[in-house]
Amino acid sequence: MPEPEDDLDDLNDPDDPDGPDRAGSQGSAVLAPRVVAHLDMDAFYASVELLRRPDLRGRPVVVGGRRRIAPDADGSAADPAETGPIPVLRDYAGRGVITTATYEARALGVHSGMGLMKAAQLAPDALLLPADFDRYRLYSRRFKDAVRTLAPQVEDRGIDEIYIDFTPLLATAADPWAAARSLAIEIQAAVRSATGLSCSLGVTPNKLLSKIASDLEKPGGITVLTAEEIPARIWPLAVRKVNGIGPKAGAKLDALDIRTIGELAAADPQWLVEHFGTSFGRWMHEAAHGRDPRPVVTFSEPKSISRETTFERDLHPVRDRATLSSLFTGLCEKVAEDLRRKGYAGRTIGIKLRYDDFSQVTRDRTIDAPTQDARLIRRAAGECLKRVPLERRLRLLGVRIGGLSPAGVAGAAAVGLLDGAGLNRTLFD
DNA sequence: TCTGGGGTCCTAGGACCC
DNA sequence: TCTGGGGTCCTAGGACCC
Repeated sequence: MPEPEDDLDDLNDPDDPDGPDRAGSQGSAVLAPRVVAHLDMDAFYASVELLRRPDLRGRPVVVGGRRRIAPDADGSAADPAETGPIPVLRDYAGRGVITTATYEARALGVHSGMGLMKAAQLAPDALLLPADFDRYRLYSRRFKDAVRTLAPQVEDRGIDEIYIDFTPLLATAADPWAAARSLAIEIQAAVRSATGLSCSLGVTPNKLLSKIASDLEKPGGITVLTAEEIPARIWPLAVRKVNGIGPKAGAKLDALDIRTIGELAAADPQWLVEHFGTSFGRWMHEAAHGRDPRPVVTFSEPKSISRETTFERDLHPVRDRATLSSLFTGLCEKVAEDLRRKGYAGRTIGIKLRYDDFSQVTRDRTIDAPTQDARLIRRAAGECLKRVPLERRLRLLGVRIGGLSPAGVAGAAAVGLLDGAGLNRTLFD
């Protein structure tokens, strides 16, 4: 008996209870298509910074690194705030990556994720601003609120992007795609008016295509795409443009002589399954044909909460034991704070270590009952630490909690304050 | 002087239970 | 003292995303 994989062919409308009706019993009524938008803020962090430093507009600017800036020649620390002189990349010393680069900086070859030291070689005169996440979160709320006033079905995808389900708003439109474009223009104007920032939108039948489309005319673009345009607009693009095909899968496809989404679409699905496994192979085939059934999800519970830190220099488990110990406790306390603030408790406590050679290990342990208590987290994390090799120097230490469940106010009140005292004892020994 | 921090999802083996 | 199989939980690692 053949696999029922043909199910997937008309799956653009899966979990939507309205789907079958729209496709079926409406007689001669014109079907409203599913229309999903992806909105992506343009160079978000850098653009927020430029709001208070408009004098820097037009210059290459990057955001990233730690708040510590190399001292000036006279020994005083450079102050990046408000009106002071802005440090340039060549003066930066230390660990860190670029989180956002303005389009002027990107033109010099630097991009987000690049190490600052490498970026300094490419663009020594680019201006470097430290990240101010509180401020980005504020602007994130503002732009999302502005969108919701026009289109309430919004899925959060991080601080600077969202999906928006346009479908319910287009039910009565004579020309849904024209109406969708108008809505996108309205949303773009509302975001600018609320924040002073520009964004780009992709508007297509599903999330996968919209994510690709929003990137096609950045910055400030609106790209509307129907299924008929997939061969002309999507297939020429590199496979890495598909959200979910990362560095590893991209390299493997390249080795198999598949570079574009069109080449992926033309590949035999069974052959893809043989090379990439059933699940991923089938998914890639569907994705290359522009099919994506995922609904826009307006709320989801968090699954885990974590804190981690990369040290300014690699630390030795024995020689730097005291430093590591207090950092470790501090991470546990922050995780506990985050849990309380967000109203969750968790059962699975884990640690993450990155060694100086960049290799990484994790350990976790599930306890009997969910907790928000820093001391219990610290104890479980300490047990995890005992199961990990501690010969090499460490670069990073992290603490995570999963298996989350909502914790009421009562739960939060039951959590005592930390005295910090008994916490440091059993670490790293 | 390479390579941040916060997440999600998937896979796979073993334990344990029915 | 032989032969399964399904289901769920736990743990470790890895790919990927913003």
